[in-house]
Amino acid sequence: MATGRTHRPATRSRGIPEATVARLPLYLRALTALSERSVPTVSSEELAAAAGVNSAKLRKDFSYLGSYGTRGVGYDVEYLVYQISRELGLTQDWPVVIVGIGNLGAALAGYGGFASRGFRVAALIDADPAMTGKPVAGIPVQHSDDLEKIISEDGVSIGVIATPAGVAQQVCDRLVAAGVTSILNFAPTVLSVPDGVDVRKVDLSIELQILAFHEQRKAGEETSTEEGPDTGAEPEAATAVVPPAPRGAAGDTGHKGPDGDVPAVMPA
Amino acid sequence: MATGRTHRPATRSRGIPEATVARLPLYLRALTALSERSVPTVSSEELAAAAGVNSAKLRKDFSYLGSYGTRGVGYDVEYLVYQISRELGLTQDWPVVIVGIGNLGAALAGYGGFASRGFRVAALIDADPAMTGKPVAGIPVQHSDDLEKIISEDGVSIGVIATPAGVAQQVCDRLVAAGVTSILNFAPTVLSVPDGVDVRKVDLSIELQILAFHEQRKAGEETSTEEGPDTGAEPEAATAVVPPAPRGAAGDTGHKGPDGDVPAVMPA
DNA sequence: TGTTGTGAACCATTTCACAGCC
DNA sequence: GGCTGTGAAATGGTTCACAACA
Repeated sequence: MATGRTHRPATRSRGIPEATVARLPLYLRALTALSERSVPTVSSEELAAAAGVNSAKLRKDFSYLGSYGTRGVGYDVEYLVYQISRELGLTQDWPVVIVGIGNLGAALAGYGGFASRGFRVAALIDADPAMTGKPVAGIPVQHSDDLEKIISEDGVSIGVIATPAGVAQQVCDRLVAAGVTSILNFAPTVLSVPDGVDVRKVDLSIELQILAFHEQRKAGEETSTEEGPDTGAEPEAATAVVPPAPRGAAGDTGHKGPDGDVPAVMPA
Repeated sequence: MATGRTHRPATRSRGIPEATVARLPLYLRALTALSERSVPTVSSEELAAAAGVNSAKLRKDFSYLGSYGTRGVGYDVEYLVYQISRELGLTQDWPVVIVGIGNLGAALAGYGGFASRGFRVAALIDADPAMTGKPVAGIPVQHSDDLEKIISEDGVSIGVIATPAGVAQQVCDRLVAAGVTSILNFAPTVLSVPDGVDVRKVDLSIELQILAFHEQRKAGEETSTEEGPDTGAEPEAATAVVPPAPRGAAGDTGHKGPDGDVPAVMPA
């Protein structure tokens, strides 16, 4: 084992587990709701219910942040909101750019949940000249020629890609070259980025496929292995057989964007 | 909690791990791309690279499905496409309804990745009478009064919720009552559903918050605990102190939908 | 008394490393 | 020789259960 390569050093110093980080926004949302109702304190049990997790997990999660509760009482809502916000880095302003202003990009531009959490849409970028200057969600679309300038001038470090899959990698490369170090990718494609750049991926059709898997299981629940019982099919059969019908060989995948009709962003 | 509750019985019979199920769509996409390029076989190494995972994981994943490869050669692309599609339940038609046709709902309605994988948008539903009959992505919007009828007539078992958070639970209840057993939720709220109903959640702002967390870590990388070193703040300080500035107490959370301006779906 | 914070046990997932087979 | 399939080890995450404490 070459040992040296530690994909990421587990978030330096007092490292918070990835799974915990992923739940902090959930807690934050529940806490903000309590805060608006002027609830002063909350127990791990109540807060866990509101966030949809179990209370032992919540307490363990909070224990990574510090000892912010009071035994016998619970947690101070306002104080926790602040601590979690700070831990997530939401006490500062994060300018983001959205590239690819099709249906999805437009929906993202107008999404209220961004602004309210310290994310500021610094620019909307699209390759279609016809879009340039047109306001979407109150923000004028800029042409992708100016991508580099926009990023460096505004100090943008987070980029959202909502282009068709075919151009997503090129857009990604340009974003990274211009200084972006975190990318939220809606295009159904695997992006490769240099070390030190984070990519998170949201794929709408993957979620549906996972649901379909479970749905199928439910359907076959009573009737046991109702229809496809070729479980232990012999290995030789497997290699020799030609699939009955590859199903939708002329499908999409890899060529269509996340949006059917979104205009493409052309690389420089 | 009366002990007995086994959230879900780990997918009956020869159970495929959840983590594996979540990756099958990834493999499927990569394989479909290869299939379109008429590549006949692929090694675990190549396919893993295309899907963005490591090859040991991929082989382990496939081993849960069966022995579909050939040692010394690799996997037959067409055959694997078929097997994974079947496992995911994509060889059958899944009618879905989308409730809440704001920006996001419209984007989802037009999303190419659904139709190409066996998902058929059976209906678009919105509570705004002004929307009724208006075609979105070629499909006329129907009024939410007819929700129950649409679901039962079309045999819909998968519902997508893209309404504001405030009405998501009510919409969810109606969907479930009408027979939907899988829900993809875009509203930033925790849905409660009876046993036997699956919910998956996509939250756009959560992903950004996770990125912000890592981004913040990067920024403070050189300068050690640059700015917020109150790690071991005394417990008494914690309970006594009032947070310096709760930041955005007048924010959103819980009241705004996933779309800034999406019309609300009113429950019947 | 009621609730947090946390070791310890448990479980799921990933990775290693190599036998088995083409 | 090359690549799959898989036990076994390692890692990471969750849950239990209870001591500490306001």
